[in-house]
Amino acid sequence: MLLSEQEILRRQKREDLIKMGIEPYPAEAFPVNAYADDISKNYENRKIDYKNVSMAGRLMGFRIMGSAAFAEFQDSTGRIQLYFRRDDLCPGEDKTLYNTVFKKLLDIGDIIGVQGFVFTTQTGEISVHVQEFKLLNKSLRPLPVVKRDEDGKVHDGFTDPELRYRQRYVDLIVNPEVRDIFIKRARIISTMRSFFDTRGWLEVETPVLQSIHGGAAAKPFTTHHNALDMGLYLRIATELHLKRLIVGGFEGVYEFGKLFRNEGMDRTHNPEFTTVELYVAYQDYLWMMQMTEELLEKVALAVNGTTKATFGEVELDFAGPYPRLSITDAILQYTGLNVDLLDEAAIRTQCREWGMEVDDSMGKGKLIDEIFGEKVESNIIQPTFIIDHPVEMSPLTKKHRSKPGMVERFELFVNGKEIANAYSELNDPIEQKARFEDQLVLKERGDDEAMEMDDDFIRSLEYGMPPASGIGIGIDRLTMMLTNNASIQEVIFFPQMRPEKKVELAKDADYVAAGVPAVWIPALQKMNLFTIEQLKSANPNKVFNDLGGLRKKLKINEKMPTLDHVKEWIEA
RNA sequence: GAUUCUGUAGCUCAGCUGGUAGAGCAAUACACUUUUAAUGUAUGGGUCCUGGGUUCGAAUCCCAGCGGGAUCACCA
Repeated sequence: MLLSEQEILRRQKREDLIKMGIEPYPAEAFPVNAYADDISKNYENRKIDYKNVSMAGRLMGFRIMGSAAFAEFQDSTGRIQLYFRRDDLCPGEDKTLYNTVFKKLLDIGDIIGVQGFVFTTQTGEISVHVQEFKLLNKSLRPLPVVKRDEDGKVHDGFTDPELRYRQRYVDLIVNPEVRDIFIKRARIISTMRSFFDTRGWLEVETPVLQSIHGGAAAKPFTTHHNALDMGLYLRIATELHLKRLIVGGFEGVYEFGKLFRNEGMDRTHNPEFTTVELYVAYQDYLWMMQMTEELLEKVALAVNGTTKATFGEVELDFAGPYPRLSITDAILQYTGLNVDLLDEAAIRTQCREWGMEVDDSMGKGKLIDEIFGEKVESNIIQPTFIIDHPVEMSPLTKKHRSKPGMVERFELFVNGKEIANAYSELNDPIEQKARFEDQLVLKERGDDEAMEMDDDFIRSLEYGMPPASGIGIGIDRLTMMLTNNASIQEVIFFPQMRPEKKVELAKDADYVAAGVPAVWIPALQKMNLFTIEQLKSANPNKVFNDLGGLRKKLKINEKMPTLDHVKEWIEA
């Protein structure tokens, strides 16, 4: 591995510490009794409680002036300033602990434990006067140093999205607002969970690996089970298993979990994403809309302390009730087209006039869905229920009680994006089987998103599923809305990325096998001799000469090899 | 998948019509006992994403590839 100057230096400091008898990675626990956030909030009112604090965290910056120094210290709750004074740390003649260990051998990024007392500096900054400190972890890579001035303006930001997503740990260390996103995400989930639990609904888990994929129109990932020697899919929805549990007699079941869809990736799609699906017996989609309003209002309050959420330029309000608009009324409202009065051919003609790509295989329902997606969706900003979809697009949904050709379904749109999808669940096994068969026709026509026949699911319906309503909510997208992030990658810790390309390097053992002592390997790599082939074709005199210079540059404390030795590496 | 922008020091970025690289922060050394984007002085640090091509000469121009961002299409 090639090391930068700063990495080499830190490795040397690690060695120096060990030589001084200081363990850079101690095994024993370090007791903590105070946190940065608590101190800055409560010190002024409860000064006597902070006479002897013990804290652990990461060093984030130094301001050293001779025999006194300030350091930025960051624990799991935030930052606080530490004050170090030489003669407090080293009361006797030996000032090594301050002059060498603290000033020379500690770096930004090192994790330390400190003991001391809280005080306020002359400039009014609440600080910890350190009386003892202990190294808990020597950090070998330099962190990006992000500076913020008094107005919170960032000066040297760690901003490259690629680096931030690939090394989220670094992102989390230096960008506190990133932590907040994920704390809010966790709060969204925990608020929902307690909302469901207090109503007596059961949290369950269903298989991720499935031999039949169903419950949504999507392309699945495939995998293979060796012992059974069979192909399996990663689930694209949890719906069909959760409904089996309603058949089994639970009144309400819900599952938070990952779904996997083998489709495009962009700022609103990650191949694996999190949803919660909830099914409640003896309810219908009208009830579910009320439940959704109540739930999201609670979630928004729990996350931001208000039902309002700023997203980019707009202010969203999650306080219910939300407007309910049938899909056909929505189209009428936003395009002036009354699809109820038109037949399939007329609608198709209109679509072509708008320049939409439609083909003759699309029925009226599909065309309505297309128009909605093309002309309406992006206009719906405030939370709005779009209800009563065409039956063709909803193979698992109960027929509408009064509108022929439609189903009892709603999608919740916020800021032009669907964040929830719900229906009165279809529980007529004969009709469900017919709907699956319609899907099979689509699949044969080449629709790779069409659902498969799920005989066991049909069998369960034949035993009888109570009338029920179900909903799926996209947790990632909801988090985006509530944390003002336009990119899904910002709300997923480790978004999917192509793997990093590895530089092709000979292994250390390869160099050693060629006769090169291990200490000289970094120097050879510095000369761009990364493979044994490159080494063999090098000029020994030049390598020998360069070695002399690099020995000093890389601070290699080893006697120079002779020219003959170097020739042996290359010519042997 | 298409279009477009982009890849230079540990981080953030300059680098003109081609002459083998600069700044700030970080690092190293020295000074400094209440600083706070600490300061001052000095020093070191680069496979200019990779591979070809044009050229006496390429970070720069051309081609191809790889990574990433944005926009569009499809899915949530």
